Amino acid sequence: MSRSTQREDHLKALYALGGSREGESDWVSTSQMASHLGVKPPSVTAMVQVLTELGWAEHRPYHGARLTHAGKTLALSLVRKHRLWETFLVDRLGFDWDEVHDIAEQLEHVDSVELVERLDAFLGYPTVDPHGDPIPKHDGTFHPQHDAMLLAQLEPARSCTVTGVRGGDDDTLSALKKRGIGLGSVLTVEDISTLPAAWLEELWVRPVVQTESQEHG
Amino acid sequence: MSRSTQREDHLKALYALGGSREGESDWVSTSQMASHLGVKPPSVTAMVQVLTELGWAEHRPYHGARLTHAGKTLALSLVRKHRLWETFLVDRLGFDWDEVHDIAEQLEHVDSVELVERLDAFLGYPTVDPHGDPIPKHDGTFHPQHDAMLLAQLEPARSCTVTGVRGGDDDTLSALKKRGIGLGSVLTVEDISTLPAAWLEELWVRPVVQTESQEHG
DNA sequence: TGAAAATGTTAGGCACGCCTAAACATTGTG
DNA sequence: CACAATGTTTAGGCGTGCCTAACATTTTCA
Repeated sequence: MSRSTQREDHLKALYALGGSREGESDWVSTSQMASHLGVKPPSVTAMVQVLTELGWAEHRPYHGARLTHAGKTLALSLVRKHRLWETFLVDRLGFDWDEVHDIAEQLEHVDSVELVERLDAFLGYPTVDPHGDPIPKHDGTFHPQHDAMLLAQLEPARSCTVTGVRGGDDDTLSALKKRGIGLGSVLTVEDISTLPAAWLEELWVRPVVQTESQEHG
Repeated sequence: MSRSTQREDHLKALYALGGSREGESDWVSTSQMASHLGVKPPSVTAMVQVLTELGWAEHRPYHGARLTHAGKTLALSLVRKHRLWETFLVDRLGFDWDEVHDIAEQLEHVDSVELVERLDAFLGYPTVDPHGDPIPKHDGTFHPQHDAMLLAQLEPARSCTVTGVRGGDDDTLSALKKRGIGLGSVLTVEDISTLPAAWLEELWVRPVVQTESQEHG
């Protein structure tokens, strides 16, 4: 990997584990990052110190690390690349949504600003990736996501449409695929009652508007 | 870069400098490879020894290295990836042909057989890349290139169509672009007489068939 | 509150790929 | 046929990113 690939991966971990909210990022422990990245804690400590020197993170020993504003901006551009590539792989190359994460992981480290912008245009400036996650724009802002709601928060006895998957790990995704559940799938009340409980906290949904007329229109 | 990116680069250098012909590859000196790759000869010696252990090259100390059959097959798959990505960048993303080499260089190291095959299908199974170079097929064979002829070999007072560029380095390509010369450009006898002499050995061409009727049809 | 448990950091070592300098082969020439 | 010129390999060192083991801090709970 290029010299900076590891830095980028640590930056992304920092973002994924503590930086999703608006404003300041949360403190993330090195062992959390380590298990997320598949390395040991001392390796993370070392890399976090590098990120700190670069001005991308701050580190409070024994307490954790968090992104600076600059770091967050950089992390967002990585997320943007990742999600654009995933969109390309699924929409244009016909991959299933549980096959693309590892490939996008590699593609996102390709270094060319021009490439990302052209890819974005080629894909028609998509606002969400194949998992329903929003794609940050060039300036780091998101297209606002309306009615984001977890299945667990849905009022009982209500059907819904799947709009996204939270964790997005390949195991969950391929399990979903096996049951025929994808983006846009409609889940009836019965469907929902048969789902593994763990998925209630994994699926983003939008309630189906129930009007009699719709059944005939 | 991933652990194997350097190996792949050395393999490609070995192919580029000595392995283009049918059958056995030529012996290539380590210093040739070093200057091609932008590293020093001792680094190449070390890597060549690794390639030898992997069964991809053979090394005769003080004489040079050459690809084994297995090495050549691998090198061809790298060339295939490189040229497919270049085709994607130019044909789909609208890059100019002198901008794509460095990006393709990075993309070609992405590790996924499925990705290459799907990309190939997506592009419509192209047989030549944007520089006119043939794209090896999955099995390592080339689509036969008919009427490959350098401009220098063209009979005098004959117009021709540009079908490819030999070296393909970005400097030459952008100089060609500046003069409005690209794949499919028609060069008249006058055009040819004004070209830098160096280009006579750089441009692949096909003679234009001269019939009176064509001017009116 | 104050030890034990859990968690985080520092120390020291390894693999890889690169470098420079020095030793070594090969080739060409007197 | 020896020796200089050229090219190649070996020796030894550096930076990066990873590891394990030892040490430091924080947290837990008796």
